[in-house]
Amino acid sequence: MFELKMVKGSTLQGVLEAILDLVNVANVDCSSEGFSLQALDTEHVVFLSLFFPSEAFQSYRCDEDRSMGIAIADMVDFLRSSNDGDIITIKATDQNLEDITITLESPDKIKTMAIDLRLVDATSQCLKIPDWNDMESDYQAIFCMPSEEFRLNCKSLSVIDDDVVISVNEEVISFSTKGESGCVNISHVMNKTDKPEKASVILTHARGPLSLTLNWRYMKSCAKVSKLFDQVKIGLSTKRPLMVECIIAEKGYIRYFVAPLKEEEGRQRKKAKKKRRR
Amino acid sequence: MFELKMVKGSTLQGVLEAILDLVNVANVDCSSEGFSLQALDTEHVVFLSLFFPSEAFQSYRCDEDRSMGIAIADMVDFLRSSNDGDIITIKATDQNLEDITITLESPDKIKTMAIDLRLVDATSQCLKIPDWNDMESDYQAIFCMPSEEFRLNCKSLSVIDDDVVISVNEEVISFSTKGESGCVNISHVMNKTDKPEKASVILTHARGPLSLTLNWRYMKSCAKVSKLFDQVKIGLSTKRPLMVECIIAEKGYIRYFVAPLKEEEGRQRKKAKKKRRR
DNA sequence: ACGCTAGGTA
DNA sequence: TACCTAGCGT
Repeated sequence: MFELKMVKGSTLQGVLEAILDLVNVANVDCSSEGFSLQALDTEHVVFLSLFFPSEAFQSYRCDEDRSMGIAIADMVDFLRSSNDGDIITIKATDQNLEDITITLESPDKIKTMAIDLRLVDATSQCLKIPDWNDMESDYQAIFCMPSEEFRLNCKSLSVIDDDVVISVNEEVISFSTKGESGCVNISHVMNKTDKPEKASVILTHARGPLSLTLNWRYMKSCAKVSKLFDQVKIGLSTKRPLMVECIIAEKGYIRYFVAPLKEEEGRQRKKAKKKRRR
Repeated sequence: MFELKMVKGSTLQGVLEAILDLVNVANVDCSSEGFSLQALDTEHVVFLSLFFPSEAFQSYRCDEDRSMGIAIADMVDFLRSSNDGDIITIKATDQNLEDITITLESPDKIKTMAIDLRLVDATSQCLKIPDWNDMESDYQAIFCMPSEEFRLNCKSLSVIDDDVVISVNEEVISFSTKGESGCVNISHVMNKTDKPEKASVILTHARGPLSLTLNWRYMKSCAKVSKLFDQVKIGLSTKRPLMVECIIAEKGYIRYFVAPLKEEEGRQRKKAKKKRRR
């Protein structure tokens, strides 16, 4: 048996909302430690992996490990109909392996809404699970920044709305984009002092300068998630996808792994985007 | 001669917009008391009946009773072109029994738009006019709820998007639906105290438990109409169609009578819907 | 019939 | 400000 309770508007709900931009179904693994989810966006550019430790919930119980494919979009649709103060329960029984039940209960117990959500096959989502501990050493640069700062960057970059280049060297991290209507460049001087300022970007480690290009649209979801947290941690590597991480309740995390653009893809996408652009 | 005036965005306009989902032409009866309309949806599942008392309009005059078949869809199309503050006049003369004239007049009198709308034969719409006063005693349960609550229910149920079962007993009213991707159940504990809470469902009267199944899509129009009012009143009966009512300006009303699904119909409709779903 | 654009609601 | 729904055009 598996059961977790949380209140309306909890971090999990917020995170699920935010990943909707990329993902419709995801594979969820529950263990006594907590709740983890892996998903690949529909275009296979972003892999996202998140772990909510049991402490992140109001109550949490998982008798034995289980793996479930969940139609996140439907789940979020339903969660959206919760009201302030509602207790949200997600439950899976051992008798019924076909569904999970989500219950929204008003504080005064007067109104109850429940959905039995049919599980789906999402095994394709877990082909390769990157283990951050193994990968970390491949990252040439890792830095943290206030998530507010990150979001503002994303917003400014969206004025141009094209592929974004992230470059980093020992002193400066910069985000830039070029498009038909102009170009934007945002640079942060790294703060490497012992007493970092509140709003500064902290370089955790760097080995040589590097720069990566990625499609801006995949950052939108990260930016949305980051709103729920104080800091984001960004890892850059020439061998690995860009990593964006937010820390959840000490032990938990949500990590986006965004494949850098290959040159050809860059051009293709630009074309496609022109059309999309009103 | 018949003539009524109202301002753009009046309740009548809102109601006409909302019933468009179900009805293209309707039969309108005008008397000195007010303006009433009967219509049957194209699939003959919903009968709707509304009465706007003369006080509901900015001005109202009806010298003798008359009955007119109106192409509501065309009428609404034209009304949509009205601007803020416009005065809308609907007029029928004794000389011309073929048309009604609708005039939109800007507040500054600078612009006037008028349409002569050809009347149509809508006598088939009035085959049987249920009189609520005669029917009310057949209803085993009647309850009121805030229309906002009603709309939220409709929305949550739409996650599954299939036929809806409404069940009621002395304590609880529940809405539920089952579909391929799961099922949803919403329960409200009735409030029968003298001091009802703002958001609560009030049971007016109940005789024994009962439950009805109906096609969700017919509720959409009710939900849309209900937005114009604070409360909806719902009547359930095993002998009669489900009734949904909103009260207009004290003496007026709009009532939906929705035939419950027969078993076969339920199955037919489900098939049709499967296709529609992505 | 599908995709896109606009408006309303959360 | 963003999401979802509804209407219009291709």
